[in-house]
Amino acid sequence: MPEGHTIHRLARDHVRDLAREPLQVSSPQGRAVETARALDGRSFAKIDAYGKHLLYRFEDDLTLHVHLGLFGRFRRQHTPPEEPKGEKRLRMIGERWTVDLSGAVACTLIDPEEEAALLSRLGPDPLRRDADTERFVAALRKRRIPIGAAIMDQKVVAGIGNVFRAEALHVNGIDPRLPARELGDERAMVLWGTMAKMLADGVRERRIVTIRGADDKPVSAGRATKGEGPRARADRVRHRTVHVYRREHCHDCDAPVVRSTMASRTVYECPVCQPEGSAGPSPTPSLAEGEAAGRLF
DNA sequence: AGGGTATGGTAAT
DNA sequence: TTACCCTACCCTC
Repeated sequence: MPEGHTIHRLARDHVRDLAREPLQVSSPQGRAVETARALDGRSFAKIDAYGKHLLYRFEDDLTLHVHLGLFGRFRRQHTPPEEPKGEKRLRMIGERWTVDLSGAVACTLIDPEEEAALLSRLGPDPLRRDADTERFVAALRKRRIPIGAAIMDQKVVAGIGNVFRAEALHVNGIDPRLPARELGDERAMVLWGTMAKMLADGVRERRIVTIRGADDKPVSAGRATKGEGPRARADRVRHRTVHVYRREHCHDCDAPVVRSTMASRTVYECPVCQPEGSAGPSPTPSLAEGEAAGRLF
């Protein structure tokens, strides 16, 4: 589930549902007992989201750091909650809502020093007002690694994951293997604007939707087509809101989507929309101004 | 029942 | 680059 949009959405939801009220905090599986004990009975006033990291600001200057990793997940239910099922690392019971955390990579208290170290490892987050776009452009300028690897690096831009990588590069016609430094500042600004808009849309929609007017209510899509295997059908049904990610064919031109591996993650690209060595078409002057990110949403 | 896969990241090699 | 972390889900047998 989690790329940056999921994290920022969780921050908003948890503030709405749990902030400013005493919480019963526990660790049903006993894997975060100390953390739970320290927080039990306290309340948090706000949550800061940076890239894929959540920082819950509890009373007495206690900060809870949560990182979902690949498997982490929050579930919500009405208070009083049912007995925990499956792995539940942390449970926060509020007056109206109860939230359970499972599978997270990080769920610990961090002190200011650790927080500073964490934030120093993160680049600008397009979902934050204080994001420094120039840092992103400057980071690309000096990297020879493929652009597809660069935007997955949280120090270059915080919050992008495998889906947004595929979609943001595709819509801009960029070959994932193009060296980052060869993209150029103007195209880098446009790419930033794309990522910012996709992430913001993701927060609003609560899911990744990169196709204008996309509506993934299955109509005839749920029925298997003759000669179509179950995997292909599942991909089509579940992933029709994106252009190339985990699709068999490009949404725009229907060419077969090519899969490859970069840093042990699958890269999805359309060889027609994103020709080898392509940095995309020339940016239009208005977009190249660099104000695109602020205007698009 | 068991295998494959997943929107992530770190540490070891 | 590879191993690992070790949850949930979907599929096949």
